[in-house]
Amino acid sequence: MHNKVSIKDIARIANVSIATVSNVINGKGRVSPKTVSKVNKIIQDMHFVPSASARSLKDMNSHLIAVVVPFLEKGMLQDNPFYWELVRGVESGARHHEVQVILLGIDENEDFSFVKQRHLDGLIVVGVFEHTLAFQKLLDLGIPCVFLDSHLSNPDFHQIDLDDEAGGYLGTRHLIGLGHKVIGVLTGKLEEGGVNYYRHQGYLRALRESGIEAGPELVFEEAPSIRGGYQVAQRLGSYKPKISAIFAFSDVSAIGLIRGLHDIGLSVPADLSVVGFDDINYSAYMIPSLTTIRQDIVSKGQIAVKMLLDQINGTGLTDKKSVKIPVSLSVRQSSIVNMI
Amino acid sequence: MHNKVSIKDIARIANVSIATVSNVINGKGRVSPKTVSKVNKIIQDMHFVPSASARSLKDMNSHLIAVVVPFLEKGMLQDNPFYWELVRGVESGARHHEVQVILLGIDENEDFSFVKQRHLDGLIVVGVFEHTLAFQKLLDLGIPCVFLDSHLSNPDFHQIDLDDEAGGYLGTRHLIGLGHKVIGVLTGKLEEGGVNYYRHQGYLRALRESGIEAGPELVFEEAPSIRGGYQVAQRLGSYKPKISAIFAFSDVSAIGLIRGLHDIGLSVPADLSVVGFDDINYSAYMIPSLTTIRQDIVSKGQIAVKMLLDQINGTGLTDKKSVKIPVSLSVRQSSIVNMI
DNA sequence: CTGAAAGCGCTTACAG
DNA sequence: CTGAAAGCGCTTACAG
Repeated sequence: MHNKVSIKDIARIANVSIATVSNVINGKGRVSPKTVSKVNKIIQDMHFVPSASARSLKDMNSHLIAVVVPFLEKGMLQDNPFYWELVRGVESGARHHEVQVILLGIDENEDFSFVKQRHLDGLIVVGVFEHTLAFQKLLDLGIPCVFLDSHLSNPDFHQIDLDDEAGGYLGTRHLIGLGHKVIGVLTGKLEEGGVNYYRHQGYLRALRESGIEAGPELVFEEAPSIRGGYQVAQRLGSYKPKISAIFAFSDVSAIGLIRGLHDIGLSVPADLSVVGFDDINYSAYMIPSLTTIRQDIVSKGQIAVKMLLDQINGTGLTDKKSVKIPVSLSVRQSSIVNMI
Repeated sequence: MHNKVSIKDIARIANVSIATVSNVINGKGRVSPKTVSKVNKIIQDMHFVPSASARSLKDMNSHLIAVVVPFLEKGMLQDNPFYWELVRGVESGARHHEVQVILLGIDENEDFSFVKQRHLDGLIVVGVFEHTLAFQKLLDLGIPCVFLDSHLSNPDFHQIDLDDEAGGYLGTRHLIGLGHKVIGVLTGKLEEGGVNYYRHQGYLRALRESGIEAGPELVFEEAPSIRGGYQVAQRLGSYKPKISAIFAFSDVSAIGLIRGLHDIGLSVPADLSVVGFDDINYSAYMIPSLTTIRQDIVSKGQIAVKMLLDQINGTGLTDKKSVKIPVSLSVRQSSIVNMI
């Protein structure tokens, strides 16, 4: 093991006390320039690296944050490139601040004991619901959190959300503008307070404004995955005469849907228009390219880290705690004028 | 802060020594059943969680591993769902062993000081080259590593590789079998010893076997990303009369390529056949679905953790250190008989 | 400007 | 079966 080198060794070799070495390392206290450079030299030569455990034991902080993402399947992170883009943003934001990122999948029964165990400095939590047990446990932790896509009602929580309602509205308006009258919705679980809930609300508002009737038979609730979208296509076969457009609340489900439609002989956009949500990297490149509600996921991750670190370090406290990110519509090839 | 509860508090309340509490927690030493249950009860009631820092300080291990992935762009993890699938596998494997996963992007100048700093137990390293400085530094760390997709020549290293040569061969054979004679290659950097190198070797072998001539003008080296693939399509416009098929060494580049071809009026597979590599989740669902060399990325991640933990814990040492995963061909719609 | 000492929370021989 | 004590590597008042 190389880790044998400790502050003691440095002190001994430099002929100073460990307190002095510590001061040099942290640039604290008053140390003569001579001593500083002597100690620094030895630190270099010995490849000394201070132990995070020892520091953490004193400071009770760890320079470690976690990205918490709920499991979809049992014990397995969700199969959605969305998360990778998010995590990429978090990692890139964190590394500028010498903070490392732990990745953590949780289910409803998670007790978060590792958070205390590891003295995590903070958490970036994606998509939790306010009324859940997991959320309560999270709060009980009493550590800095930034909630993403969670639409918490309490304004005291730091959170970043998309304007999901507007997104739902925009996508639906777009389809209505193209002459579509019977517009289906492909959504993940429609729990009140979740992103899908708000997207659906926006959808309803757009319909209402145009005097188009909504109906439960137009709502397809399914796992927000490629496979989920694919499966819905089968069910859609029978609706075909009625529905001329589908608004999918995630790009991955749109991808599965389009392929599923293709496999039952329906082509997008000729037979059915499809709008997605997220604008993951791939959406612009598929054939047909996907009309979708755009969000910059990578920078969302970066903003989240910044917000979390501000909170941890007590900087930037004047900023407001809740950020609502605007959405926009990227019109591409998967949606066209209603031919029916 | 809740973390105030320490082994001392438990000891005081239970009227035992901290040593006994420690023994109860770790199931070590001989403690009377009565004491055990008394202490355990208090631990429960107080929501006591042992401090990882303190433990780590003694044990010099951390129950923390890192997945190390090289940056493509500056300071930014690669934009490839491949990594997400891999990380999903690692996370799911690790959580069964109460190990947490740090995500870490590196570039050539990384000094890995955080590895010693945090006393990481081990590393899963994706795609490094033997002759690089980063690799040397990694070895100097002297901690357990499992190398993925790195094709290290030294058999003493634990590593998991695909049979990339066979993959390159298989995909090319497939195209040759379809009557293609001029087969281009879309690859990431062709560095000796890298995955692309071996895939290319396999490609060359297949050509050789069939007496087809290879040529540098058929090799397109480009960043292995959607965008990279897209850009190559432009350049390909002029080659059009000659090349009838392209073998892309990653699915993401194949995706970009297919779209790029589409945008210059060439359709896959009618005008050009395309084969990918990886079989990321999306490939089966795109239109046309992508013929590709299949690997199970998620389970690759799981195998990697298992191998790493075996190494860390000194278990399963009889197993061989180097695993070569076989590949297979998934024939789908993007490749058809040569019409030219 | 520098050092001795206490203490963070835990584990591990070692006594008893 | 249980406890007192040392020590892991560091930081932080506090003396000097």
